[in-house]
Amino acid sequence: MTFQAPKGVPEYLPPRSATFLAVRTAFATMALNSGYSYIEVPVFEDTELYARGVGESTDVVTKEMYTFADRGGRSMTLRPEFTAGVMRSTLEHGLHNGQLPVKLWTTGPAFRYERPQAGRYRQLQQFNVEAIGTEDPAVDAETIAIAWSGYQALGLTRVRLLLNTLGCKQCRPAYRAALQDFLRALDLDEATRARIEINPLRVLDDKRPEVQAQVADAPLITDHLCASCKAHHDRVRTLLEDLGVPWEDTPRLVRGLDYYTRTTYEFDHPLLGAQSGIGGGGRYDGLSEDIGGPSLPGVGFAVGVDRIILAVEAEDLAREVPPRVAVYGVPLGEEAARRLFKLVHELRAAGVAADMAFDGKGLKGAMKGADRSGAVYAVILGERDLAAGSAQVKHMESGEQTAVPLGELVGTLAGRLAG
RNA sequence: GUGGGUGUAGCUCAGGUGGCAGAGCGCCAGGUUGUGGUCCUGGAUGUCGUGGGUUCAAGUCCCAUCACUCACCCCA
Repeated sequence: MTFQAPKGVPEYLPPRSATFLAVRTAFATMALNSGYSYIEVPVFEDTELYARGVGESTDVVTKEMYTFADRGGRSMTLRPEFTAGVMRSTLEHGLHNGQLPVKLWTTGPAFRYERPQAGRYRQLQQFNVEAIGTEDPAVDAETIAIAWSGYQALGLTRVRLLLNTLGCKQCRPAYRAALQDFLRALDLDEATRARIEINPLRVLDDKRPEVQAQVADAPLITDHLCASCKAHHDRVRTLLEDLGVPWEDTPRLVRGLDYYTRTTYEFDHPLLGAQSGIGGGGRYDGLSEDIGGPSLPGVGFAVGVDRIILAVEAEDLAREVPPRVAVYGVPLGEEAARRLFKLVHELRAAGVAADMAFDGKGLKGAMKGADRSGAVYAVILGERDLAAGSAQVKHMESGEQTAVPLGELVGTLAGRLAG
C-alpha cells in the first residue's frame, strides 16, 4: 500500500456509501417537489469571484482556499462554497431575465484548506438550494422548510434550527457601529480586536467562554432592525410556525460568509461534537451587486452531507444494509456460466437487478455469494439442468426450489418479484 | 497555524519489568464429489507507520520523522 487519499478527504465505501446516497436523495426529493431545478456549476472558478462574493474579510477567503495558477497563468480556485458560482452562472446566462424567482439546487464537493477533525474535511460534500430574484419572506421559509423536511425524511429527531436576522444595508451600519463601540471597550486578544474592525458581528459568535462572558451584554441586532427588516423577520417566523417547523431565536448567530443579509440560520445536531453545524443559510440580497451584477436578491442554504451522515449514524438510523440485487446466478461449469451470463443480462434489461458468481467459484462459494448479495432468488444452473432445459430457482429465505424452463426464466422471475 | 492522543493481519484490537508476533470478526477450503444463512475442522495474509540509536536480543527503551485522530480557530 503505497498511496493514500489526500489529507482530509473522506471516502464513502460500501455499505456506508448507501447512506451517502440516501442523504442526497432525501434533500433532492424535497427540492424537486418544491419546484427547484438542478443546476451543474463548475468545481473551480476565477479566484476573484470568491474573493468578491464570499468576502475578503472571511477566513474562507484569506486562509482556506485551494488557489492555483492554471497553465495560462489565470488564478483559479476550487469552490469553497456554491452560492457565488450559482449566482455567477445565473447572471452570465441571464436566467434572471425570465420569470422570478429562479429556483435551483445542486450538490457536490467543495474545498477548504483547513486542519481536519471530526466532521471537518478539506473536501466536503454539500447539498445546495438557491432562490434568486425574490424578496418574499415566504421563500425564506420555503427554503428552510426544504432543509427541515430533508432531515425529517432521514428520520433525524435531534436537529435544531437556530434562527436570526442580520438586518440590511439600511439598518446594519448603525448597529455595526454601536456594536463596535461596545466591543472596543472589552479586554480581548489581538486577533479578536482586529476582527472588531473588519467584521464585528463575528465576535458575537466566538465560542470561548471568556469572550462569551464579555459579550453577554452586547447590543443585539434584533433591537436595531429597520421597520421592513423587522416585518420580514416576523413574517418568516409566522410562516414557519404555520408549517410546524420549530426554531430557536438566536440573536447572536452570525455566519462566516460576508454576503448574508436579513434571514440567517443554522441547523445544529447535538451528538456531533465540535463541528455540530449540519446546515446553514440565509438571504444574500447584496451578492449579485458584489460580483458586478444588477440588484438581485436571493435566499438559500447549504447542508453538509458528510456531517448529516455522521448525524444519521449518531442517531443509529443507518443499520440495515440494502440488498444489492434481487436475483443471483449460480453456475456450475463453463457451459452453464456462459448461458447464465446471458440470462442475467436479460434479467437486467427487463428491470430485474441481477448478479452472478464469477471465477468458476464452487457451488458452496457461489451460494454464499447469493446470500451476501441479499438476492431474493438464486438461479442454479448446471450440466444436468442444461440437459433438461431448465434452471433451479431457489427462494433464499424459505429454501423452496423449483425447476423453471430456461425460456420462461426472465418472465417468471420478473412476475414473482413484482407479485 | 497552535495543542493533546494514537500507529501491530482486510477490520476491531490484545501483546506487565526487552526473550519464538497473537485473538475475535472477515476471507479461503473441507465436513456435505449439486445448495447459502447456524455449527465443526483446517488454512492464508504482517517491511509491528518509517529511519536511526542502545542491547547478545527491540512490537516493547531512546531520538527523529511521517501519517491518522481529537480539540482550539473556523465552518457544511
